[in-house]
Amino acid sequence: MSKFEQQRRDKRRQMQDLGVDPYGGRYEETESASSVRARYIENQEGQKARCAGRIVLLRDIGKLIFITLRDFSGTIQLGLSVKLLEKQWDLIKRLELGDLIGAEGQMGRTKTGELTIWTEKLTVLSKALLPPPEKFHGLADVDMRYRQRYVDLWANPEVMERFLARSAMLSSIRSFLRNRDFVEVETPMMQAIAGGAAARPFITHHNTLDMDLYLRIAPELFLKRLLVGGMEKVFEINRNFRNEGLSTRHNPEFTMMELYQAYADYHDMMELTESLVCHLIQTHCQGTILPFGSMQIDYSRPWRRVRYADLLKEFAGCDIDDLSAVRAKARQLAIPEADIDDAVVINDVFEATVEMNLINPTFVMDYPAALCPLTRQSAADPRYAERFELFVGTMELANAYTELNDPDIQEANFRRQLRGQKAEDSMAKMDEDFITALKYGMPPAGGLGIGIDRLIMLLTGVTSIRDVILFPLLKPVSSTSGPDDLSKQAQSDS
RNA sequence: GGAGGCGUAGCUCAGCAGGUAGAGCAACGGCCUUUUAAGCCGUAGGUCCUGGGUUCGAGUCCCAGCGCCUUCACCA
Repeated sequence: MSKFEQQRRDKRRQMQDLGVDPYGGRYEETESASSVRARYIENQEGQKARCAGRIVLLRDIGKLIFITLRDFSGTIQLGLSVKLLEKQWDLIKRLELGDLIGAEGQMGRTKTGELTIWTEKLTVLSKALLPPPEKFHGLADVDMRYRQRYVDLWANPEVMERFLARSAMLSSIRSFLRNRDFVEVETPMMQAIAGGAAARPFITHHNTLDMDLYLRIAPELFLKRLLVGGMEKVFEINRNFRNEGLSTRHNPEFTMMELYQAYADYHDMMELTESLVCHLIQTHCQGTILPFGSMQIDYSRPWRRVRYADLLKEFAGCDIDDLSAVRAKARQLAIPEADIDDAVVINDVFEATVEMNLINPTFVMDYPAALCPLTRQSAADPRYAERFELFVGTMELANAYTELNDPDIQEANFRRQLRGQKAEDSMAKMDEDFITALKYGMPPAGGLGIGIDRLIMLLTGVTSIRDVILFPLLKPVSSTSGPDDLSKQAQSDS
């Protein structure tokens, strides 16, 4: 135990010796700091206030102590004087940074104009045994900020603000969709077949059934079953899990919003996406040009809509139908192309040349059909699929299709994708029951997926996904506290 | 997995041509009834990430490992 903790434990002992419970109890009828500030009427005597929060600054001037109290809403200053608190003074002298307290008294201003609660009664609500981070710089160590987010949140107010913004944005997404008559549902996260996307899944095990299960990589196939079942507008906002590398744009578990709208197509999904994101910006952001890293992203409508093939022409300089030109470009970029499928080579070239240039919101339309096993082919030109991806700030933010609802084509696509691939790496999984569902008839539909974490990054202007996920995945500091040891413990217990 | 960077007091950070380990905040003792990162005087505080090596001597140089960051690879 650190000497700091020991000192604080001593202080707690001293509080208890004074007959004070260092962990308080119910402390209701309080008011938020911001509310106190808002309702204060200048120069009017007799206004009372009662607040609770954490001591984030403490200035002891002898017989007078100023405390800056932080609660969920902001901060408020307490003035503690011997004159008003003589009976509690021994206790008050033992207050420290980080302690949670409640205070009530008359409101007033100090000489310097700071609104202050001249405290008449003080209640200790929780004694902090560990010292807070440095008061001016806050908690700066990136590793500790993620590992001890509970400290980061109150030591760095902008972190709290960002996560509150995330929460508010999520609420807005839900109300936006509810206003368009979408129904929110929850589908399985533990699946026997991890389908609906191309990604390596996490594997887990059910003991009683003695079967392996996958954590889902996408909810797509279940949401489409709901279309078969008669839900015409459904959405789900929940976690997907992908067993892949970590980066500033990838966390192994991430939040995806997927929605499906019967009788619609990918053009409707474009309209919906643009409306939704612009609604969020209007509601939660300042202006329509938002900073993202070194970029300034202009969200003014309408957003650019451009065909995949046209972008390939624009940035790679080759015609999508001129495969020898595309392959030459690939070689020039040191992208492997020998014995690799045409569509894959085209897409590798696309990713290497186009995506980095897509800063302002851009709908990339009409992907090569071979890349899109779950998408309906274009009636006009079956080499292309009615699919778009939305890029913003060079990131893929959304992905949408006109959904494929022909069970025979769907089954053929699955089989083609499965051929020659390891099961866990395949682009598509054979899900017999999903095919069965389609045979009962799925309405034509538009489907859309939006990466919520990335959306929040863009709207809050942070370039690392870890800054919009409360508890991002990190390696454990000590190997003695991982799940391995817990399971060993459990085994030795039984 | 590759490359680069970082890891020093509770926190934020200095320290490098290898030569007794530093500051601010926090803490501890003292003074102070209007402070705003309060101020003043004093005190204490270290596995310099871990383990090896080179050296008379390593926070500093070398090797290995651990963790984090960035980037590349992987990745609809």
